[in-house]
Amino acid sequence: MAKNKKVTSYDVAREAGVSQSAVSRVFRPGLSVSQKTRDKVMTAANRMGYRPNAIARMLITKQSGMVAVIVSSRANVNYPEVLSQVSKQLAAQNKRVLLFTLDDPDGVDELFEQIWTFQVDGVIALAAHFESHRLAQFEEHDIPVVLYNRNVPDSMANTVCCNHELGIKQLITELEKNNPKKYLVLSGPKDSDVANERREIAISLLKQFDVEDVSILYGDYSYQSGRDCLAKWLQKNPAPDAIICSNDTMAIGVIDEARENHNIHIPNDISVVGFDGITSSAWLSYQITTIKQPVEQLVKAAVAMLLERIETPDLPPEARVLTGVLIKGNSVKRP
Amino acid sequence: MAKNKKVTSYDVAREAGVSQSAVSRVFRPGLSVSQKTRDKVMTAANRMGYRPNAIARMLITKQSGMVAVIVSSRANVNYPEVLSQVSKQLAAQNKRVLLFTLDDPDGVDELFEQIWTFQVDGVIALAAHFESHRLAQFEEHDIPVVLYNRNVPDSMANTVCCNHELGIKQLITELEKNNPKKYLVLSGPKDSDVANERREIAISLLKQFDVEDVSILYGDYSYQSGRDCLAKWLQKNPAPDAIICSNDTMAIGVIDEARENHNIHIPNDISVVGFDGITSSAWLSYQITTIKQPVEQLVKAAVAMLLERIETPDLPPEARVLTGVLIKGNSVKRP
DNA sequence: TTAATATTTGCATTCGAAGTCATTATTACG
DNA sequence: CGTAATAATGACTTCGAATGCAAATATTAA
Repeated sequence: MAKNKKVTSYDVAREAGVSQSAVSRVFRPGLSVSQKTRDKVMTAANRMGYRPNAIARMLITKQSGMVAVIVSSRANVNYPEVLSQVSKQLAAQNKRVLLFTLDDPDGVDELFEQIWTFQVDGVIALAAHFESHRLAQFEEHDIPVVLYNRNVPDSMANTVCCNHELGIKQLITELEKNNPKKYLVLSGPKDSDVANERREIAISLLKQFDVEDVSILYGDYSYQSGRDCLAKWLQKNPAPDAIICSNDTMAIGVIDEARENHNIHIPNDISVVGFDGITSSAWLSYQITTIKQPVEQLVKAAVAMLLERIETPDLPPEARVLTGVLIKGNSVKRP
Repeated sequence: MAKNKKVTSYDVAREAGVSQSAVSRVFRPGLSVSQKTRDKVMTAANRMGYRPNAIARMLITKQSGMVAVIVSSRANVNYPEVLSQVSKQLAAQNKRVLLFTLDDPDGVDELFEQIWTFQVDGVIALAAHFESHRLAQFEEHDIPVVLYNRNVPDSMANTVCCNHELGIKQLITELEKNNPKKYLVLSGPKDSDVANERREIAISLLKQFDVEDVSILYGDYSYQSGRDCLAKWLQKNPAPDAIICSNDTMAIGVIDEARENHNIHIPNDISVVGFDGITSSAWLSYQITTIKQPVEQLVKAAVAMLLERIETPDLPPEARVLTGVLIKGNSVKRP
C-alpha cells in the first residue's frame, strides 16, 4: 500500500475526514478523543500504513527517546550480556540505545559533540573513564548520566557498582584458609579506575589480614597479559602461594601459563582467584573461584536510576552498590 | 556559558549579525560562504556553545544519520568485536548505531514499528533470522538492509558472509589426514540458518570425501550443549574419531567433557574442530583447530555495502563472501 | 568605468507531529 | 427545557535547521 511515499498525519487526517490534531491525539496516549474519531483515524491509518514520525515528534517534544550508551573497548568483561540487558531494559521503558564506542581518548571531544547534537535523554557509560570536568559538561547540558560499574569517590556522579570491597574480602577469606605466605596481586591497567580500585582494596585488605609478603604486577585485563605476567614473575622468583587477579580473563591466562609452561598445578601449588564471574570462568578446565557480578540487577539499577533523573532532573547524586556472589570454584586449594 | 538554555541557529545569527541561513550554511560542509561571514559565525557559535540540532536536521533532510543494528541473542559468537567494529566503521562514515536486540520472535512486529518510526537510513542485521516477507517490508519502506553472516540463497537480500563451504572443506581436509572412521557432526540449533548451512555443508562434503559413518547431533551453540551432547552420545556409543562442531564454543564444551568426565585425550583419542575463531579457541587449554572469521573485513564489507545502497538505492542485491583463515590448533591429531 | 558574470546573502517556506486556545458538541442536573 | 459544566474538535503556531529563489554584493572582463 504505502510504496515509496511517506504517509503523514495530514494524509491520514484528510482520508479520515478529521483534522491533523485529531490524528496526533489518537497516537498520543491519554488524550481525550471520542471513540468515533479514534475509529475513523485508526482505520485510515492502518489502511495507509501510517506510522508517526519519531523525528518530528522528538523535535517538538524535545525528548529524543534515545539514551546514549558509551562503551569503551575495555568494557569487554561482560560486554555482550550488559549491553543486551541495557537494551532490553531501556526498550521496556520505551527508550532506544544510541551506541557509541570510545577507544581512543582523543575521540572524547568528538563523542561529546555527537551527544549534544543528538539531544539524547540520558547517558549510560560502561567502563569509560571521564574526568570530572567531563561530567560537569553533562550537567551544563542537563543530560543525566549514570556510570556503570564505577565508584567515583567524592563525586557528583550517579553510579552503579558491584561491591568490590566485600567481594575481595570474601575472596581473600577463601585464600586465607590455606595460610598462604606469598601473595601476588595481578592488577589491571593503571589508567583504569576499576583496576585501581580493585588493586588498592586488595592491598589494604591483605594488610588487615596481617599478610606481609605481597607483590603487585600490572596486566591489561587480557588473557595474554595474565600469561605474560606470571611467566615474567617466574623467571626471577619462586612461585607464590596465592594470586589475586583483577579479573577472570587474566586469571585464566595465569592458570594456562602455570599448567602448560611451568608444570604448576592449580590449585595445589598456587591458589588463584578472579573477579567478574564471566562465562568461561566456570568452564571445567578453569573453574575459577571468583565474584560473580550481578549483571542483571546492576543494569536494572542503572536504568532505573537514569529514568528517575530524566523524570526529576534535580535529584541528588546517588551511588548504588550491589553485592556480588562468591563462586567457590576449584582454583583455591581446599585446606 | 551555555547553561540550561539551548542555543539555536537564530541565537547565533543574531549574535553574529547575519541571517539564520548563513549560520546553517556555515555548518553544512561544501556550501558557499564568505570567509568573513564564516569567521563571524564561528566566533559567535563558539562563544555561545552552539551545536546544530541533529533532530531538526534529520527532519528537514530526511536522513537520520542512524543505522539500526539488530542483534539477536544468538549472535553471541563474536558479538563484542563485531558490534564495536560496526560502530566504529559507521562512525567513520558519520553514521550512528541505533541498537535493537531481538530475542523473542514475537518482538519482531514491535521492532519493525520502531524501525519505521525512527526513519533509519539503513539496517544491519546480525544473526537475526527474517522471513522473506520481512525483507520485502524493508523494500517497501525503501530502507536498505544488509544481513551479516548470512547466506540466503535465491534471495533478494544483500548479504555478507564468510565462506562456509571452503572453511569446512579445509577443516575436513585436516581431519582426513588421520583417516578417521567415525565422524560426529555437532550442529547448532535447527532454527538457525547459519547452523543449518554449516551442518548441510559438512554432511555433503563428508560424502564427497567418501566418509561413510557420520552421525548428527544438535546443540544450541552453547558450551553446556557441547558437553551435554558428547556425554549423551558416550552413554550409548563408543567414542568417535572426529567431531566437527558448528562453532568454537561447543567445541570447547566437547573438549572439557571428554577430558574431565571420560578420560578421553584430545587430540589423540578424538580430533575436534570448531568454527569462528573466537578468542578463547586459542587459549592454551584448548587450542582448537578452527576457521577464523575475518570479522574486520566482514564488517567493512557490510558497512560499505550498506552505504552504497543508501547512496544509490537501486543497486541490485549482492552477496559478498569472504574467506576465513584456517587456524591449525592442537585439537586435531598429527598424522 | 561599465557591463557582465559569479558569488553571497537573506527571506520565506518546509519537514511532520504536538500543543495552545478558542469554539462547538455533549452530558448533567436543577 | 435551559443552563452550567465537561468533553471533543480544528485552526494555528511551534520546534530548529535546511534550502529554493531572488536580491544584493563582489569580482572579473572589456
